[in-house]
Amino acid sequence: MLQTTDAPLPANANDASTASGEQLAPSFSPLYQQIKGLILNSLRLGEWKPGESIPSEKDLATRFRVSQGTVRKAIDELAAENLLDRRQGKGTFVATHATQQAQFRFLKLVPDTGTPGSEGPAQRDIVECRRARASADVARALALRTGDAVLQVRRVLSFAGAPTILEDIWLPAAPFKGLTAERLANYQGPMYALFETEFNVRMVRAEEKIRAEPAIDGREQLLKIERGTPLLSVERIAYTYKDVPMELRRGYYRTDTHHYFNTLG
Amino acid sequence: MLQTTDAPLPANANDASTASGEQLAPSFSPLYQQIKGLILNSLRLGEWKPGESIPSEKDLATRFRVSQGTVRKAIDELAAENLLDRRQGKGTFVATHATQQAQFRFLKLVPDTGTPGSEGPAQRDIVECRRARASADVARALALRTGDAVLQVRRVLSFAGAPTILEDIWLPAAPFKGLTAERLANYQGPMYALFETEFNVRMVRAEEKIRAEPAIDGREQLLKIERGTPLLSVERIAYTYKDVPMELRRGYYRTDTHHYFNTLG
DNA sequence: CAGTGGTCTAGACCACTGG
DNA sequence: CAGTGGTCTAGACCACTGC
Repeated sequence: MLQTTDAPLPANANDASTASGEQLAPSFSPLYQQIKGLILNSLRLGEWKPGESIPSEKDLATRFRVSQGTVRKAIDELAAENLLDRRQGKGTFVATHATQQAQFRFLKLVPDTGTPGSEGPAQRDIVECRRARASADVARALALRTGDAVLQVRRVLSFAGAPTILEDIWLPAAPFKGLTAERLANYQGPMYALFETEFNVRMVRAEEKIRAEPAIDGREQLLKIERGTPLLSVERIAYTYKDVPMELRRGYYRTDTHHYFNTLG
Repeated sequence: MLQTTDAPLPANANDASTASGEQLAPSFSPLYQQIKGLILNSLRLGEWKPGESIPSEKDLATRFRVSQGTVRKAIDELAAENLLDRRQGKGTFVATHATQQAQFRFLKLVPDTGTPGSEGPAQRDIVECRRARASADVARALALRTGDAVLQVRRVLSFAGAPTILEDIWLPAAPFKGLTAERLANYQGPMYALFETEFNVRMVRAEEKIRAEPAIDGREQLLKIERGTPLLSVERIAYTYKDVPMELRRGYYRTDTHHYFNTLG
């Protein structure tokens, strides 16, 4: 398990190198970036699974034939991107959506009063779960072709008994083969945690486009509000490693008791 | 200008130190955090102004009597928080809202088609600018007391001729003494850049609460849309150094041609 | 060319965790 | 106590900027 041929470049061979491909424009790439890429590959290939610890910095340093400081800088960036999780005295772990503090890492809707998790666990009701064919815009979002097989899920999240979020979710059928309404309904914990354990798909990053739209097309009934009530429309595309899109999600949020919270740095 | 009494602690005196106050709970604070605090103080006190360069890492290292690596780590964090701006070969600069790339650092509304700045400069119309007394909720947001003097500004931003954003802005009167509708109207560039140059107030961080609300109370007329049209309501509190709130802004965004864009890490 | 930030190393020591 | 991540140093060298 140690000492395969992971060594990056022959140490100070940053000139006229044939390298290992995948780069043409960036004429110069620091060592720690190459190490970061190697660690990323191991993550993507599942050498270490979410929740597990990766080798110690010292071990990685000898494996990659660089100093500990260089490994450290690589891990620094991966930790800043929430791909790894450092814990002093214990080790460095592959980040996961299954931990308590990451329960709602991608859900920015919080109650107007109280703290983010103060309403207790959300009630989740699967309204629909079926195979379908990708429309043009769904295909574009998921980097598929129009007509490709997708899974479509519709569910309602309720807080303190009040239906608050309606979500339409589209997933590429291939990586999620075998996903059913039952497995979704029976699973306790975040949906993205199920994706990790059951389908080996880890969501790493997401983008959201937010609009204000009236409740129509039956959404008013599922959320039990008056037709035409303004809703927050949140279109999310979630990505795995290497910026591969793996989910399109259109959420409709009630904002009479909750609000979308964002911090600008 | 060099060698005042900035030296942090007598080097390795992290035990039972009387320190310089302002800390009780964190039993241990690394050197680079103390350096970061010293740099932050100099920024807050205006020793280096927005857009200017700060001393080189080597100079700061000798001034603070630490190694360059320690200064570097302190600056690393300040740069990550967008307080400083490193430029290789040139120096490290105090971040500013007056630069081209930071034009809309706090405005997350982008056109549905085209790139963020593709519509040309926004047309800004000051609708109102007057002195007022802080209501209970305005006072709470700005850490004032109810009835304290505030400045209230209302303006409309138009893109490609179409009114798109209506903003109500509240500022504490004291730090912004002398701000008038004329100065706002005549100033070219972001409002936060004017705050920096004219009032020595630098916005560092902000929080936004987003809701969907119908256009009422005259907002429909200013935005030239039908009454009741869903609008994105964006309530922002902007902070200076030390988390002091300096602005409350309630924005109403049309989202038929634009959307609020957010990335989740 | 000198000056700046950026990278890399080797080694010492500290703080935290768990058995 | 050993093992982990976290801090700090001193020094060498590299990449970029501008004169």
